Amino acid sequence: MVQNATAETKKPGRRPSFDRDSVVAAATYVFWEKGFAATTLSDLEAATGVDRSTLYNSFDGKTGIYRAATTAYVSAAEATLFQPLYAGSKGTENIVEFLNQLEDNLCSEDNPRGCLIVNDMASNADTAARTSYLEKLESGFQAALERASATGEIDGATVSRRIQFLTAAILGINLAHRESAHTASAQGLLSGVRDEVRSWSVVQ
Amino acid sequence: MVQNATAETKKPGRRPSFDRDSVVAAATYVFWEKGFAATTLSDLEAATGVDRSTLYNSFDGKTGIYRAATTAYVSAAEATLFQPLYAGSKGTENIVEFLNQLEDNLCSEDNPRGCLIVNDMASNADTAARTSYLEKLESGFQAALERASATGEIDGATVSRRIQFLTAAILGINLAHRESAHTASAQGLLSGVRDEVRSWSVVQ
DNA sequence: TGACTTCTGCACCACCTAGTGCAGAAGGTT
DNA sequence: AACCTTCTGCACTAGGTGGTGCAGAAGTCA
Repeated sequence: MVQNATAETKKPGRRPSFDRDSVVAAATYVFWEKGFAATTLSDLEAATGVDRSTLYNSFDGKTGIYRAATTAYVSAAEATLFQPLYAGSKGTENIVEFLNQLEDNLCSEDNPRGCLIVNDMASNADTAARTSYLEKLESGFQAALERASATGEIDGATVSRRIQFLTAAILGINLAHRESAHTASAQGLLSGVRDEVRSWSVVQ
Repeated sequence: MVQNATAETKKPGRRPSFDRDSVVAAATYVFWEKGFAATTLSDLEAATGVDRSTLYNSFDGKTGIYRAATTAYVSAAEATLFQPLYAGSKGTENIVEFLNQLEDNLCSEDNPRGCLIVNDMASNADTAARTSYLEKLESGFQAALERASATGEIDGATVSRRIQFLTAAILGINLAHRESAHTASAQGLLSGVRDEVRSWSVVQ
């Protein structure tokens, strides 16, 4: 028998004393707040309650934990934040919905400033996560705008340039929200973008 | 006589052996490329050819050099990049001009990725420079868009939201350009924004 | 029970960091 | 010249960094 029941096989040896998901979640928060470079192994120990040695064995050093954090983060964003763009049936309305959700996220209590991925874009920690995030964002806007174009809500010739515009703006908004002194500024930027998107709809 | 001729007074003691401006320029480049946190005193020594001790006496440690770099950078941007926005006489045309200049800057040889200020926005190195940069950017767009509104080129009701949209987009473009794998992406975003701005003009 | 495997947590390391102390070089002033 | 001031460059430090080694705890399996 080559393969056993995958999830049921009990490995010998001592059981891990921590829940992997909660450790990743705790680590995510630290990275989110401080950035990859400024986060130390001691920070991660303190946040997760797990020894650096264990951390090192379970993941692959600091970068391994970071990778685990970003991949979980991106798939979570895909499942919730980007949802209206992909799974919605409307055009600009879904984009506005997305923007509203982004605002909720940014201003929520348990959310450090900005977006984990965007925050670390200026550094060089995890290129893979960033590109996949960018791609998902762009193609989400593309989907929504093409729906809008198909129903005649907007001019089809504007689709491609508006994908670019929206993508750039979202990055900028997340970045601006990092700026702790300007909490209001992200909201200002967001409402400006929202109004602009609404104005794109030729049918009122 | 309380005050001597300010610039002419020769101080006693040994003359500094370095040119302050070139040292700041060299340091700027390093910060630009590596970010504040990742830049070490040894990096700065190597780039400037000046000993850490001298560096420390002349500026105020690593943060002092960084401050010198960012302030010089911002005033340079004001004098050149932002010029069309402030000193121009047209509306959307000046914005397009600004965007063209930004593209030239971003793609120039002697320019590390992105914008020094935007690159470090996600970290917490020099808040003052960032806010002043943001303000200058916003009020520049305001000036240009109000000119456009005054001449009837665009609807005055769109001015404020478009200031926000443009500001967010510029931040995002700079950030995206940091992404070395996506050199083309910044250009794509830029051309999308440019097309959108052009479309704002109701007089063709 | 005992053999075997995995996980834990302490102590530790080599390295790198920003920042200093100080002796002497290099200039001005009289 | 002698005296004073400023700048330089070496050597150094105290502290923090990511990462390891290892003895023993905590499990499975027969």
